[in-house]
Amino acid sequence: MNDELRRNMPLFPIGIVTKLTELTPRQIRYYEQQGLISPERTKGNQRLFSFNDVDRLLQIKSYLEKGINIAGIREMLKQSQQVLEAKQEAETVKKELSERDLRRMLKQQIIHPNKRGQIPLNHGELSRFFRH
DNA sequence: TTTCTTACA
DNA sequence: TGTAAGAA
Repeated sequence: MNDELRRNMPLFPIGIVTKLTELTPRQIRYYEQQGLISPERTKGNQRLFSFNDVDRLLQIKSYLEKGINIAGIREMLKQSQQVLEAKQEAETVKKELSERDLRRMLKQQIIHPNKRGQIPLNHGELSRFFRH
């Protein structure tokens, strides 16, 4: 969960990226202009690319070699991004459901505490709550 | 030295 | 997309 943060860290100047991807600076700048990548900038206005940027450039390169145009690639990236957003949304929903279950169980404890003051949960409820 | 922007015999 | 020029 911390990996994404690292993968998005602005790390390499364009010179390194040209060696990593075998793309020319001209091509890389053009792809940025076309909205395919959005590298950060230093205070001196120099581009800094992240691991994700490099990966994306490699994807762009392979798509181009397969004959897909810029517009097509823009759509591909757009869709793959939507897939990621959908997955994140699914995770969010799961967590919200878990919290709702927790509130329900705590409410049960308050309304129907047992003699020993233990949380009235059985094994099934616990495993269901802590799953994931 | 490297990178940036802009322009095009 | 390549390349040149001038600035940072």
